[in-house]
Amino acid sequence: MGRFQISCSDCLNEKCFIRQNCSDEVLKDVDANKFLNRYAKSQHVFYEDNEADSIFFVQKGSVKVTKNGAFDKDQIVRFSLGGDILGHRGFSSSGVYPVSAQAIMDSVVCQFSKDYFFQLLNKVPQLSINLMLFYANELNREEAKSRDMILFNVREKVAKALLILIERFGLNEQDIIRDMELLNRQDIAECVGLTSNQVTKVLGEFRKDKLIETKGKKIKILKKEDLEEIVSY
Amino acid sequence: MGRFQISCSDCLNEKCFIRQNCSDEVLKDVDANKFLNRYAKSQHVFYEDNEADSIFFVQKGSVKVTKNGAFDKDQIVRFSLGGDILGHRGFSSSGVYPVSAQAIMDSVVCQFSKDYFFQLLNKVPQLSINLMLFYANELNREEAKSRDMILFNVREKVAKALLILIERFGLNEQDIIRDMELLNRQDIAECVGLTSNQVTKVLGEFRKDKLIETKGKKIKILKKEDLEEIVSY
DNA sequence: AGCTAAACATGATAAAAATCAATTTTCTTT
DNA sequence: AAAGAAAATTGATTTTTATCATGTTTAGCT
Repeated sequence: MGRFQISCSDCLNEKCFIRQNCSDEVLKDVDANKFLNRYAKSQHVFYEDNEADSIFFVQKGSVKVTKNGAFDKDQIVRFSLGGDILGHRGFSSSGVYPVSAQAIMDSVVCQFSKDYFFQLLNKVPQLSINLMLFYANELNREEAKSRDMILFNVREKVAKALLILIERFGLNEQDIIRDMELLNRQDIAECVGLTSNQVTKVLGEFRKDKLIETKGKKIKILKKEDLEEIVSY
Repeated sequence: MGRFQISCSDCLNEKCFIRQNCSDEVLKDVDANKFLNRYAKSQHVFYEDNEADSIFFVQKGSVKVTKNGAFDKDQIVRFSLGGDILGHRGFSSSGVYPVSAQAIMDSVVCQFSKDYFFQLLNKVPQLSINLMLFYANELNREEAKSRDMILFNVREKVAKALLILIERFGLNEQDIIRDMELLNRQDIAECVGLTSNQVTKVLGEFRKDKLIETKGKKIKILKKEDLEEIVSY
């Protein structure tokens, strides 16, 4: 999909990292150096192992970040939504993206070349510091995930996956996980390193225990507290 | 153990993050604001869930960074050796250390208050940027670990643990993992989320397959390549 | 609406991992 | 060097997880 432009001052994304840290003057410079891309559902923003030459900021939509595993065991690292940074894992010494990013709905994404972004970091020290703090949080989140993957059994992992989806996408007024039509059993499985088969089985248990109801791929959450209880330790 | 002082200009630690990014002039200011602590074997540098008010740099020795799991399932997050940053996970929004740090041999550690360290970051923009890049690498390392914990079976996890120890502590001239006397089966297990029992069993297999020899807690590596083969995918 | 393909569900079986108990070896202390 | 304590080893058993085959439902398409 093609490129178009919206200046930062007209941007509706309140959570944008750049806007929060840069003066109006700097934002004008940013405007001159950013690209605003549209991605249709299922299009890729970047691919794992390709040269990491850009950093992105999601303005609207939803992007699935995945990491190749062995065979068919891919992993979903996270879902990036409006306001989220994307591609920041590419700032490692390897120089390549360690993950792929794929739009799961029509999305709008700001793009900066790495070169320009480093100029910006040098120009706005507070941006570096806040980005560093952002990474610190990401690191903690990821270490908590490592711990969960070690400690949790299959049932606990599925409960965790549902809670991740709720946290990211929220519930609609019928307690149905929003945007669930974009996510199937395989996706749920890939959030927590399981197979779709295992997810189906545990969801069957949850259904029997009246924690959820399912209709096709739609999942209605009846007792979120019980899911939280399952993953608490 | 008590405090003493060595000025940065006399410090033998070539890999020090501060020294690499600061001018001699700034280092004088650093000298006036740092504390140099000694920790005896088994003493703690900080504890999980305590207020994170400092950041540390290991000058000499070896510090085990651990995270509480449920029951007796603690995890070893990493070993920090000379030149390594320590306590940087405390820069998250929670405000507490998400891990504990315990010296596994007599160690010397530089300490900075968070307040001063942020002054330093504002004074030396390049330090923020490089610290950010350091975090990016850490994040990738941790995501790779999440993946491994999901993909690996017990045998693969033990091979991975041995390779982690070799990578960190090296081999001596007899191919024995250096400083192994500090690490028992439980420690190996905690590197990769297993029990000491499981580690013992797999080490038994490795012994039978002539990949290693063991004598007490000492492990002699006979075929490192085969261990690497086991964890490759 | 009806057809087709994909996704989901369920049960059976095989494999792997977790748990427990008993024994041997190693380490520590005297 | 001997005794006691701690750690490591080994084997047996139970539980959990992975895999496969089959049937059903759902979603997309003409």
